[in-house]
Amino acid sequence: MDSMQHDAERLERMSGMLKRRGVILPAFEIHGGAKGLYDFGPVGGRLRNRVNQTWINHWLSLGNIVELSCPTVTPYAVLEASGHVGEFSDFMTVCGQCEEASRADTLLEDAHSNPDALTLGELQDLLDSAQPCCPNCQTIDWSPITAQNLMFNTTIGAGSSGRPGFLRPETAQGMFTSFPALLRHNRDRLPFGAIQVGKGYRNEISPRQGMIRLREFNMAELEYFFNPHVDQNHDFSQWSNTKMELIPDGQDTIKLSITEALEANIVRHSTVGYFMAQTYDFLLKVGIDPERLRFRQHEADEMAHYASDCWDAEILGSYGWIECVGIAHRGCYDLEAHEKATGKTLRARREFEEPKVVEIDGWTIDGATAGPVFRALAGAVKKAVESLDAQTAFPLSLTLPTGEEIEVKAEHVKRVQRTETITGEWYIPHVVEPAFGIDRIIWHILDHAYDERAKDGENYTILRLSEHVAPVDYCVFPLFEKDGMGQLARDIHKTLCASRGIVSVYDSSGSIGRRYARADEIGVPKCITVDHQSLEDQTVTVRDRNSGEQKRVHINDLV
RNA sequence: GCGGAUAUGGUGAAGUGGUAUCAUAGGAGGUUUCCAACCUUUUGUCGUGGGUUCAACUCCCGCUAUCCGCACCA
Repeated sequence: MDSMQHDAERLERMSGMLKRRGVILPAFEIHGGAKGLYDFGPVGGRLRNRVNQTWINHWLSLGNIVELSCPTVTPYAVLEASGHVGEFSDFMTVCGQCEEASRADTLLEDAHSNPDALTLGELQDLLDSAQPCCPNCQTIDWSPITAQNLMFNTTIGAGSSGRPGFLRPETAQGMFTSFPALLRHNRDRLPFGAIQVGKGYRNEISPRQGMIRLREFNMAELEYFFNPHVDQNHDFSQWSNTKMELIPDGQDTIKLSITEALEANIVRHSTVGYFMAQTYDFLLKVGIDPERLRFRQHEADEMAHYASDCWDAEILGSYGWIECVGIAHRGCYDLEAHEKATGKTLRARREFEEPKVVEIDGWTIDGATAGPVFRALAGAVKKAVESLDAQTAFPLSLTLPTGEEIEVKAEHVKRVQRTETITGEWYIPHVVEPAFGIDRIIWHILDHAYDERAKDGENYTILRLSEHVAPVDYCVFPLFEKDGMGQLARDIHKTLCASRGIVSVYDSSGSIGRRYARADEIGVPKCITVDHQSLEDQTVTVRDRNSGEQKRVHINDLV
């Protein structure tokens, strides 16, 4: 059997198991289902939560990270400022002959140097004049251009007072717009990070490949704000022996430690490198196989225009190499964009090592005399006078930018001479953003954990989940439900359930082997069995999922 | 969005113009001294809307969803 066939059959069996055991299910199935929307079932919901929590804990442990939660409903203006309204729109036109839909800017690439930047009206004019032929059938018969936005539209508020909005396409913008509160919370000290786990929405034209491209998805993003003028001094020592697989822009795969990659300038920024290494650790923690993990650098033309370096973590699974994390150096792009749109200050203060002493010597107008004389022109005159050299002599004839000729007399101006000490400046922090596609990561966790082995000629399935993310921690079985074994097992189960953060499942039906099999299939790490000996000495057997080995443990030592 | 294929218990499959079979799974009871054993019993299905017909799961049309290409996209 060729391996493609083998993989397809494995994928089919795995999907069946995920459905049957309530891990991943098509959403709204009794109503016929909905494309690009999935449920995490009773087992999957728990798994997703554990992945999220592991992610949150991973970053909180850095010490300067805060978690926040912003709305998914987002006003139009926010996403216009961030560039999403422009970036996430495609201008489509349909061929009247073959009905093939094409992007207008792609059709007009020969007719314009940068059609991507044009507005709908400009594109329409250009399409009418350039008359490109259909790449599919070569005819020229285009429908009017329509804007197709990949964001879900909504209206915030009712009736005529409602204003336009979108469901957010990423969680990041809320963290940028809350920057003033974040800075205050961190008492004006950088660097710091903000994390958010939540839903994002993109109205994909064609969701495909199961959980890989969804219309509503779980994302987890970190925005790390830092001062670009100072060295971040990241400590890379814990990764000195960790070789990561890297694909630099336009080059072949190499294996390097993150320090080596930075020294060779393959990874161009130390903070990007630092988050690549942290991301590597996180992915291994939740059970991604390091042999099926690599980092790929964005090519220059693929990179968003604001990013100076961008790496994707790609994971190999049933659908090939899939981008699951994007780590981008976004510079000051986002904060600056929101500053421009709102006029608010989204900056941090940095103090100079040495205060700068500036001698100011020049002129300004004397409002009491110049005001009445120049009236409406006074503002322009002030500006002109303040740009004059300290040696200027008055009276003086000046031509204003507006063309007026005026005469400035000595009594209209006064000399300004003072010494200012500037101790620092306001700057826009730079941002490195690791953005995680949680659904894609969960898919690959399951894919890497799903293990089928032949047992007595049949497939036996074990989900080898990491203990960090296993949906159920313990299964408790009485060997037989009699002689008090059932009661003791139920007591143990209750105690476990009452323990913080522990999920236990009690199961007494079927043979003991069947129960182990059920537990293995959803990746329960430990099974506890109460047998006859338990009744005498209060010990139980604890079976390890991966090795099948059993240890006798006193029930007081279980947790 | 285009083209092709598909849609039957929870899961995987067979089948027919007269409402359906098998495997597996689930529940209850029994049996069993630890890895899907066995016995009894029970639960549950033709994606959706319309048409043809005395009668449609079966034939026809639309819709939705799934899979594979192309296109699109992070």
